[in-house]
Amino acid sequence: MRPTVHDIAAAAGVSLATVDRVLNQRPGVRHVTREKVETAIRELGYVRDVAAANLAKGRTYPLVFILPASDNSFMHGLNAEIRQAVLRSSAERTDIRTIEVPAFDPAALVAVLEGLSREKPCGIALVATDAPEVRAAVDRLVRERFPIVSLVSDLTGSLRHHYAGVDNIAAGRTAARLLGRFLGPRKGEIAVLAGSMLVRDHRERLEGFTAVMAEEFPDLAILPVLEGRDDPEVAHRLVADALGNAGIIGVYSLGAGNRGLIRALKEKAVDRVLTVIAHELTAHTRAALIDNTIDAILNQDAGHEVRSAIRVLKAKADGLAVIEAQERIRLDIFLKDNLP
Amino acid sequence: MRPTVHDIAAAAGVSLATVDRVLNQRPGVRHVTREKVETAIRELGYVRDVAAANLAKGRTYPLVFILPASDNSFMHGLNAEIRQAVLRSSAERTDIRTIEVPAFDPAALVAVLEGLSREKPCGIALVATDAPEVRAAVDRLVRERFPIVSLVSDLTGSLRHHYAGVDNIAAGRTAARLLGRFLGPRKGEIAVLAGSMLVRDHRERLEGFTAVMAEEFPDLAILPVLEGRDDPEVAHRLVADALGNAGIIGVYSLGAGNRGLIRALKEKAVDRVLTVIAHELTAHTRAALIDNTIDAILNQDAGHEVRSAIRVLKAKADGLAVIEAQERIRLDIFLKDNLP
DNA sequence: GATTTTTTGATTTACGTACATCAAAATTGG
DNA sequence: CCAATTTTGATGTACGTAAATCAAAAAATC
Repeated sequence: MRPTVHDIAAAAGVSLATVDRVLNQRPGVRHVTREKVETAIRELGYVRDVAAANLAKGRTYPLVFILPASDNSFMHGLNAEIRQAVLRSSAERTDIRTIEVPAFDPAALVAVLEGLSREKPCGIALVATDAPEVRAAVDRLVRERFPIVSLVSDLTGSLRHHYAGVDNIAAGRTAARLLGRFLGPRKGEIAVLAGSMLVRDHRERLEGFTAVMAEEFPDLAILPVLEGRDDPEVAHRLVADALGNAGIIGVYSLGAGNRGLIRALKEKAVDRVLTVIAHELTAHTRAALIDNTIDAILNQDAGHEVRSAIRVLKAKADGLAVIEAQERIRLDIFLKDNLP
Repeated sequence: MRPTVHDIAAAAGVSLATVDRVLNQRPGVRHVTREKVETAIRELGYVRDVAAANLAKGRTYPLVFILPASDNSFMHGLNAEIRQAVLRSSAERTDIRTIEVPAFDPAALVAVLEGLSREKPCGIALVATDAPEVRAAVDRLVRERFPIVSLVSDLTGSLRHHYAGVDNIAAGRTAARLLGRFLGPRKGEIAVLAGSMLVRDHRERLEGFTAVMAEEFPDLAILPVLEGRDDPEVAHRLVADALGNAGIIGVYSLGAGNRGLIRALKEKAVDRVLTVIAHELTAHTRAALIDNTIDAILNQDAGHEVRSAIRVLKAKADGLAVIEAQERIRLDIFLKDNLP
């Protein structure tokens, strides 16, 4: 049986009230007494029963999710997963609020973050726009002891406690190797479609992609990046234009807005043998994978990211450890054979 | 605020004791009264606070894991993950016991299963050997209301509540497509190394593999399956022998015992361009992936499988729903770029 | 040594549920 | 209609922790 507060009280030779004062860092305990209690806690290996404590406190976990107001399938999916989490709120004692901020707008994000220090949520998850002022705002909140996790796109160099998202450099590298291996001995040019080079996840994917291409597939030349702003219409126009180049034998779409890419491919490349790798499994990319318009899809599971972010924030709020392996968000690789 | 037992008592116009009798299916409640209470429960949307209930009951979840006594890295890994789970027992209120049974031995497995109905665990996870008598034993336990999940290898057609493992047909199909695409236009023969055709997961992988090969890569011929019994020594001998055949351009290792495969490849195929796909990420396969002996690894995350099995068994024991998407075990595809 | 201040103990209530007991009410059987 | 039985209510204790109150003891101050 695991030890209870009574056991530590007995072991430390103090009363229950004193143990409580130590555990909940209430004042009025002499230093030596506090030490005695802490020793007993360590020696008995006491860990507070979080369920019982939450019951007694009537505790809930007010969490805030900050998302960019982007109109693409991935963000819609992420939103849907958060709504699912809201449905589980009562069982999980969470109280989740989402805030939408304009995409690619550091100032707006900072403004929202500033506002949060008054509201006192017990945890914050944000899809970070990568900018110094955002980093500074996040660091400030961390210093005010708010648990913070970055979601989908990381904020390297900041003090955020955790990143719930995939390793985007690895994703880009993986895309490059898949494309290179699928193309085999063929020589030619590769078109790259991104959302924006202003967001870290896209930059990192490109970085990984170009690195492996340069190291291992010198016969494949990467064309200048097309920035589709994660918008299907823009993507369509850019890709349709680019496909005028007959030397293109492969495409890597590392952002969102794949509806436009797929349409362009179906219009302009029916007669050509193109190898295409795209990110994010959506209804559109799934259909394209099945009909062979796309050869592989790299995906991050938004549901896992949301659930992981919640678990981590709750654990941090309680000062508990997380199961690292469980919280690692994996890069999913889908061929038409292993679709869920 | 979510409703409590007091709220249903008030709403149904009965006492707390009666609500309790209904909730815990104790006798001594007239049919009409029971209906009143159940209506109130439904209308208020009451759900029992599992944390509080467990606290009151002092409940623990005695779980049994039944594993084959196989000496390969995957099973060692699975065991290690179960030990990790045991370390978390006190926090998760579980009480986990593992039982090892001889591998590929339906009778031994059945004997253990029979013994369990006396022991009354609140959940059973087993790596199933695929045989009618095992199915029958499992079905009997399910009828006795034991929650049961199959682990790693499924028991199709049985009444088990859940399967915590990958879709092995999809895994085989994926391996075939990867191999086919990596080989490109080359023609030649493919060696397949399996553990045993007596276990369902291996049969299914082979089935998926041959299906896609036949449909889509007619230039690649599959050689007769080598059965290595998941034993590195046997695998080494079989593969070394097979590589005498100069027509082999690809290898698919769908079972365990990859140490032997890798050794054979390093000895016999240094001068050849072989494309190799193997299952299960272990220290050995990881090293082989990095040094280009293996081209891709298909993996199931043993940690996820164990944690998922535990979550599902607990949920079933409490009669609660599981988050389906969370419990789906995904097929991991590792290239050297996205290793964890 | 008396007084103030700080520290500690003892005790109670609460959280939401489980479970047991005993008495009271309602229903059933004869 | 009375007795036997079943059903229901009222109440208390427990689980492990939080949080509050008030009294008692110890330490610090003068």
